[in-house]
Amino acid sequence: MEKGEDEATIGVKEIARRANVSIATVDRVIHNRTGVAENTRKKIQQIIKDIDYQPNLLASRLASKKVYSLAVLIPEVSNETDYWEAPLNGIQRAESEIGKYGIKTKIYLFDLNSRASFIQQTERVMADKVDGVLLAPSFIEESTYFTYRCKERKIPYVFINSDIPNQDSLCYIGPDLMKSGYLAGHLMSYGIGEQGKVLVVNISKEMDNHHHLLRKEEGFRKYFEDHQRANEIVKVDVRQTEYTALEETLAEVFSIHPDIKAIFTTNSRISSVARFVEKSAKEKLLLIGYDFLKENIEYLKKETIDFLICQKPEEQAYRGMMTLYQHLMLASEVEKVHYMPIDIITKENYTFYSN
Amino acid sequence: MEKGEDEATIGVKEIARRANVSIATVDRVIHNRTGVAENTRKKIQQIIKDIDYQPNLLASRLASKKVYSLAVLIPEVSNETDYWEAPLNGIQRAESEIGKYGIKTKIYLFDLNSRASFIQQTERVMADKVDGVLLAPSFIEESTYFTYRCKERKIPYVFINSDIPNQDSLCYIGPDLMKSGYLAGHLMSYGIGEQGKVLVVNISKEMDNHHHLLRKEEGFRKYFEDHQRANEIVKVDVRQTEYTALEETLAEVFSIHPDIKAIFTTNSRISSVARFVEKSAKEKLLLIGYDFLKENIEYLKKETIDFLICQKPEEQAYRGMMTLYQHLMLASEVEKVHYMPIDIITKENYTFYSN
DNA sequence: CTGAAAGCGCTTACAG
DNA sequence: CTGAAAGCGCTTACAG
Repeated sequence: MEKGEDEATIGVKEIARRANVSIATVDRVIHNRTGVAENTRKKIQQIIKDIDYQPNLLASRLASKKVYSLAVLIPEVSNETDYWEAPLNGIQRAESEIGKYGIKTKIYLFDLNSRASFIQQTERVMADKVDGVLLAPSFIEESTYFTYRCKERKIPYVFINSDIPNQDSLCYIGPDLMKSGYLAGHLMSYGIGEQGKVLVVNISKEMDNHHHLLRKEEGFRKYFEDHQRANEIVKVDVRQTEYTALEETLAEVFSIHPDIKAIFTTNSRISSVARFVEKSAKEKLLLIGYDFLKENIEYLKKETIDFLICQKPEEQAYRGMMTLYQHLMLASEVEKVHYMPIDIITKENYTFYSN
Repeated sequence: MEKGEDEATIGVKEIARRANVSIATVDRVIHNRTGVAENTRKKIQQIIKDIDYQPNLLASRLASKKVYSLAVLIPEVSNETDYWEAPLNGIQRAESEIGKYGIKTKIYLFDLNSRASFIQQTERVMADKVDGVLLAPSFIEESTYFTYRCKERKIPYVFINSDIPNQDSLCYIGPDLMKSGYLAGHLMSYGIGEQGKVLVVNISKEMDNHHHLLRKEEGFRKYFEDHQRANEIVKVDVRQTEYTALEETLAEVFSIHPDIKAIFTTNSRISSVARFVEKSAKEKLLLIGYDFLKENIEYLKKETIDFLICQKPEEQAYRGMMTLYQHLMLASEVEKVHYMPIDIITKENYTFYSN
């Protein structure tokens, strides 16, 4: 209730009047610009404090010629996966909505298979002096270092696709990786008995001990533990990501474990696994993987792939951009973590899916 | 990528120039106001269409004297529960942030125990011609009718606390009631064996067949089904909500079912149940209920209540207001459903909780 | 170190 | 039916 103070919204003009200066001087103080006598500054600061002045951000944005530039640091669409096309679309959608309010976007693409390219792009971002960053922190250490430098410069950054917790990001928008893997485990449990072995496949040239794919694996395993399933879980990290190398690796795994009944592939490369399965498997295997990509859908249609898990990649990026915008422009509060829904795509429902 | 058209943001001025009229006339057309020659109107409309004119909403809001008034339709704080204090705080927080951008808030409180009071307040809202509504649709039919009338008048409305799906609300912000009950079931399963009976208590004067508390009960039961628990579930709807009546009812239930081991109360009235239990129970019962209220916390401290489930009531209301604001002012997109986290409060962690 | 003035892209009386 | 002008609350050169 309590409202009181309805004194006709106090603004720079009123502050100027009270301080006996011009609004230009008030503006200088508000923005901590130089060229104001210490006394004047103090007096104005006191008034600002007294009346608890809150600038009108709409007016501020409208009058300002300042353009905020946002850097987007995500993987490029590769011939291995065009997953990253969707986030790119989301970014463009955001751009077209907020472009006219003084937000410019600059996109920095790196090669998911090359740590070096990531580092290189972070250097470009730093050099370009941007006002906010949207990034997929695919390489944990490098991202940590990069965001550390952003923090120093007070540049806000938003993580999408995978999170690095406690990194002081403005927020994270993307899947709950653990839950997502857990769900995969759950789905898999329906299709296999207590006996069959299951295979977990992580495909990435840059696999390491804290890769985000491992969080999905962890969730997946947790399901089996929580439900005391007896199934043996075989796992393989594939670092040679070309199809022929992958085929060779999988063939070897299957020669050792011919009784594998189901495969969980922790990213969008499930189509390559499906290709192998079609070619080599004697019996129907249960396949679960990620992402609404054309080639994945093809295998889904043919029932080689049973389930695809998808987490609105376009929306992640769109939301990320809008969050940065609102933070910069409206100084509005931001929720630290925004988990995307975990969508399950099957042969029956894929036509209705929207990213 | 494609951007092209960087033609220095076209605005009313440029439209006026092209149409050979003044910007006032352009403004009239943009807002479908009367008093423009049909020819002029057509010409301007064509130009607007051609250049795909998007008004600068910041400028629009700044220049406009128009004040948007938002109605808030929620239960009053009663002597039965002060749960609704928290949402009220959230509303005030929102108000203080957006008040200066031309948003005025008017609060309409109804009595949770009186359908009539709800109807009465909806009539007042309709009479007051507001521009947006935040409401807790406690009475389903009446809310449905009310929102139907809002829809007719193109007044956006946001549900909080409980949802009525497919009602064309701008969005819902609140708990996933089913999941919340399901979680309660899960928590309860830890504390009781396969034998004991469990009691579900719904306390509301206005209990009916589609009351939202029933969705929590449903989720709760579902947990027991999904996990094939043998426990018998006894249930009681308490419509006489004063403590003495409640005590009587519970005493009767316990005389019939002396082997009840645990109680799930589907709303904040758990403290009354706890009071009864302290007074009458011979052995320790497991109690689970809702909401971070002073009296509930007291029983939590004494371990009479084992778990409280809480879903950020202040945040729900704050978010709801901000969503209406952004929708009205920035025409920004809104996600249809925003589920709040399901927070579990125990004796150990309650001091750290924030609504 | 300080101020007067123009301007951001709209809306709103007011006058004709 | 139409337009000139002031103003929303800021920011930004520019002049002194």
